[in-house]
Amino acid sequence: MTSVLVVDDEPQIVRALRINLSARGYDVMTAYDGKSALGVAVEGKPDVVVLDLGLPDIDGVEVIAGLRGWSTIPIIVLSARTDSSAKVEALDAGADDYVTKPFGMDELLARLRAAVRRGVAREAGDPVVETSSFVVDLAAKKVRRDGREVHLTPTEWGLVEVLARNPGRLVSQKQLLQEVWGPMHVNESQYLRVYFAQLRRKLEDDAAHPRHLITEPGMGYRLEL
Amino acid sequence: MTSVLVVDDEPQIVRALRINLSARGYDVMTAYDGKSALGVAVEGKPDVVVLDLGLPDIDGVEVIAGLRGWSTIPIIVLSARTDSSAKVEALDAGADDYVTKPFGMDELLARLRAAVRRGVAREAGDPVVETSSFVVDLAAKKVRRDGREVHLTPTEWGLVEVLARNPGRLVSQKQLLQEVWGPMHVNESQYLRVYFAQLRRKLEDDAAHPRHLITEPGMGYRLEL
DNA sequence: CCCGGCGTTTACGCGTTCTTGAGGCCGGGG
DNA sequence: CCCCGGCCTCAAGAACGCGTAAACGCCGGG
Repeated sequence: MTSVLVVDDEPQIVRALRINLSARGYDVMTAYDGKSALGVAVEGKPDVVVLDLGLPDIDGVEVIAGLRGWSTIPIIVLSARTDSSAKVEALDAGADDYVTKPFGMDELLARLRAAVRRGVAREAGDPVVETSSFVVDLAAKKVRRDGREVHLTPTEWGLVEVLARNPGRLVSQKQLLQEVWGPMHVNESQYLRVYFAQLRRKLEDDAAHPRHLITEPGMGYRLEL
Repeated sequence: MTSVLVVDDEPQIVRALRINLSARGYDVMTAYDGKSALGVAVEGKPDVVVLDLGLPDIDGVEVIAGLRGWSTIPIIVLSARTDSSAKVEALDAGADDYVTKPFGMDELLARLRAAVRRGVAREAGDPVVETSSFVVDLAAKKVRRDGREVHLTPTEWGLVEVLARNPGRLVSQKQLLQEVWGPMHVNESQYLRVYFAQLRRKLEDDAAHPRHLITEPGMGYRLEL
């Protein structure tokens, strides 16, 4: 069954969508603000997200960015703003479609079908990267090795996540430091050595001769599959 | 370059789109009716199609069906009809987006970017430069020879990268030194000799008679494909 | 309050890479 | 013919970057 995550702070909108979508055989999840939306998305892995931009806590564009960090789930934006700058902003942030309120239910459903169709055409599979030694589940933020879950600290996970989003590709030290520690620490390459040593102990079969967490001296690191 | 097929029977719309798209670096193809649109699409394999529904010969929905018969190219529909039944029909026929005329150019361009983004995400291949002896993967920063990966030092990679970004073209010594060693060393042409010798040992079949890393005496070097 | 997990920081040994200089080769011009 | 500039090769010391271990301070939970 196709699952839809509806994110809106107006209860009547959520209710209307829930009724219509359920009636058509969709599995409906809901959230009323950006934070919980991101949480629900991670938990429930919806096939498509309907997102209102006017949320109480986070800016809608942030929510889009948060989702796009780990998934390519189609996102249909709902908004009362009709000006093109809002549309451009949302679409360029990674949204797939933009519908202005008030909207026709028929049209929204058609756009939903179009989005889902594309989504399955892309032929999903969860965002999972696997090597011969361990498996990285980007959505669940978990790493498994021999079926057993390996506990990673937040910093360790940050590194693995960046690498797993660029499987096989070289990631520069600067990029790793920037994305994990922030722009203030792009020169603390020592952090990388310390943390890669830890990660290798946790994830590699032979930490002294890593096969997947590869150092490219002077350039960066690479997750070899 | 991204290519766009614009299909519309109103010349002024086609002209306006051609101007705007060309200015933004798109490669623009055009057609004024459904039949030729299908022909051009088969010939030119555009990355995205902008399709007006009110064509003189075939119904727009037929055109969508004709395209969907053999491809999943993103289709953005343009139409003066604002009623939801038209939108539903087009979207269910396989269109990816539906924009009503008159439309804002900014918005159309944003929707175009969104459509193209999805399209390329589906296929995605790294930019690769290959010679008969070795393959340079710019994104992954890898060089392979006979399928086996060749390890390059940062300086060696810097040289290969500059050359690979200018395949077949002559790159002056000054430019190489500038990009790899920085503006302070533009006269150290000895560096180039040392490093090209190393690169030839690593990449050429016969380092003494290079076929790809070519010296142009007094001028610079060239990556011969 | 104590303890453990986590992030940060310092120190040191080691292998690799960069730089530098010397010498030989080759072709064009005097 | 010889000279000379540009190029290739080789080798050795210096400089650099990496891995590892260990210690410190912070914080939250038991």
